[in-house]
Amino acid sequence: MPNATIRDVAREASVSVASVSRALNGATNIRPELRDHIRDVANRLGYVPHAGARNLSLARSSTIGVVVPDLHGEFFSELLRGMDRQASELGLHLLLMVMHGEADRGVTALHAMRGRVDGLVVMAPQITSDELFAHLPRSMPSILVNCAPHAVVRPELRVDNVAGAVAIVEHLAAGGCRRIVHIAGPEANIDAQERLRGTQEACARLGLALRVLQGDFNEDSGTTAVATLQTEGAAYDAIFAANDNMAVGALMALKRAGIAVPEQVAVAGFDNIPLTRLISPALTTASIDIAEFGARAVVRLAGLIDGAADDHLEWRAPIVIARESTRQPSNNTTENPIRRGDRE
Amino acid sequence: MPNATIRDVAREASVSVASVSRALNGATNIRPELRDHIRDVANRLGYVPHAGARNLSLARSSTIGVVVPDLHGEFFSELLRGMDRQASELGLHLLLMVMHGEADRGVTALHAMRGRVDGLVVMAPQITSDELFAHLPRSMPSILVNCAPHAVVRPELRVDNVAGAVAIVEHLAAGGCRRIVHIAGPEANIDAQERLRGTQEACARLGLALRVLQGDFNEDSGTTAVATLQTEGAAYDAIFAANDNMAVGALMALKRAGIAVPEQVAVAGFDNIPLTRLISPALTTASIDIAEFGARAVVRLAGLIDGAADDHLEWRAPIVIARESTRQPSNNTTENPIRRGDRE
DNA sequence: GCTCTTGATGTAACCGGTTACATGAAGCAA
DNA sequence: TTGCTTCATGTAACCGGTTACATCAAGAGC
Repeated sequence: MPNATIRDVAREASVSVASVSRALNGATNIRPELRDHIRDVANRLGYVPHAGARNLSLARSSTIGVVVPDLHGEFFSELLRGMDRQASELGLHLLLMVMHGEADRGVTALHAMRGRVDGLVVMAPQITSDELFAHLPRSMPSILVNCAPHAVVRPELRVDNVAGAVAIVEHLAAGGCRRIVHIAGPEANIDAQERLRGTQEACARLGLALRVLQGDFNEDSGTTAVATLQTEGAAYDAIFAANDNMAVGALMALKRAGIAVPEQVAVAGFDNIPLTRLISPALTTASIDIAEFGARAVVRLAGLIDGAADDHLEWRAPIVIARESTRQPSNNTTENPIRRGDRE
Repeated sequence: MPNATIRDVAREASVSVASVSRALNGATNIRPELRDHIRDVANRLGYVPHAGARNLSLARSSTIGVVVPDLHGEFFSELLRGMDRQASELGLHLLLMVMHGEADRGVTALHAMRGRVDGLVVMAPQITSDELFAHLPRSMPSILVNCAPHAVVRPELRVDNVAGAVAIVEHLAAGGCRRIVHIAGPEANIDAQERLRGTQEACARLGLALRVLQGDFNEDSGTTAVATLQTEGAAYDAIFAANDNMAVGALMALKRAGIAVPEQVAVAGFDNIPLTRLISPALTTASIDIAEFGARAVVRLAGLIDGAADDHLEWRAPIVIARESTRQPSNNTTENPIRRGDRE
């Protein structure tokens, strides 16, 4: 037996569909006793409105699409968590869409969102903005999160990786480090590029020696980097890995090599994955509040859907989360997050 | 300017809406040149079909709802990852819904899924099955994942904690352990109860001495348990904690007490949290393939949606992931996952 | 030439809601 | 009583697709 429709309820209650709709949606222009009667009938029939039909006639789905490149790891679960919390507060649902590498298939999949969601949070660092814009329906409100850089001004949210890297280097320098090794992330990755750039800028400005080793964001490349340094007999007093995974790999390798952290070599990562708190020594890292970041994206998107004028690029600067793996400076730098304003 | 509709395309191409629909959906009963012409016009107008309208007339949304109690931690991101992979393979979208503690609000939120999704994967260990069934529309295909136990037979998927605990105990026994200490999880927790039961069964069957200490799934309770054993001067050669957190606590406490792991005492946990690989000695643990678990739920749900008869409870038995914290038996038990058939 | 079949195309109903507008009854003033 | 307003309720159009069925032209068979 299929689900009851509004017409079934109307017939059963001997009223029109309009009255049923009014009764169930709390309209005021209906006689209270009729309203109650209709509600009783609806309950008795186990009537549950068909959201799809409702969305069609209201031209509003109360759903927002979340486009992410991946779901691996805690970053995305935190991001989703923040988005979900905010969305449910605003009465919105979340339609999840993972856009894997293949740009063509993924980009056309954006089309499938039309008529399914009211707007999109798009996190697509792996495709060029041209491809992205070409396939984002212009009438679809959307906010870009950590996407590839582009010329057009659009509603956008971005982690300020440069500022984060600068903050980490400053923290290392404040702890007395002078010869920094940076384990970079994949060359094609925007985040990795920006973190490298921030490191370079800060080292240059502070007069620190900098050595860059190539990594790939995986734990192994941190281990490999330390092995390289060991065989070379290189002199350094700090390792700043472009993400926590690599930092953990480096940390483990240093431990095995009998090098004291942070006494001989300080280690810092980036992202603040939960693991960083648990290992010993606990890892110093930099991070934004990921859940808040996600929530913010949802808030701005909700504004866009409601027609708000919002066309600006907003940066979130990470703060340094100082832990055991680095020497603490006398003045604690963790307290005042550096917030950059909009750049340009 | 709003998006073009199928009627706009029809007018512009001087054909009927039926022809447009046929052209764009690859029907065969249309003249190829007309089909191409319509496609050209559609492209020129930037026509993207309205999925909501399509769903309404097809009575099918190609979307499945995923109900989870939380999004914290790696378990859920892995689960989602597996579901997403499978769903996108089957051409399905994922609508995410987090059902927080408050049963009433969450349970009625299930109603909002009607007409929005074709079926549900429900993971709701925190609410009783009565509440759950009362609010699951009967016509809504759904598969329960690790839900509270209940009498009715339903499509269901469950981690076989009993089998996992048995496997761990067998692994410990194979490594020569004879006096097992089990640190149990919270008494009210289903998983904890089942793991305890498996431990008891296996120890009885294998003739091993078993001592059970109460824990609470937190790291501290592992530490406390070891402290208790120390002050008692108890004799034991293995600790099996009902989850990894407690195992890690126990491991650290043993280390501090100067007890060699695994030589004097073997340690095993449950869940395979990422940390277990990274600590030293790496922790032996038991776990299912979470992503595969999620994917399986989606496959079965897709079957249900297509009308397949599927009313059975399926168990996934964890496999032992043998690492440094236990003595390895001569024949490796990690290779053959023990798969239990349906119980009862 | 006429009928029958075949296949492309158009018309309009339908999916299940919402809501502008029509209707009609009740209340009130003159 | 008549006319006007107010307000609850009903009717039917609409959202944007799909598709059963009607229609019609072309080709086949006689």
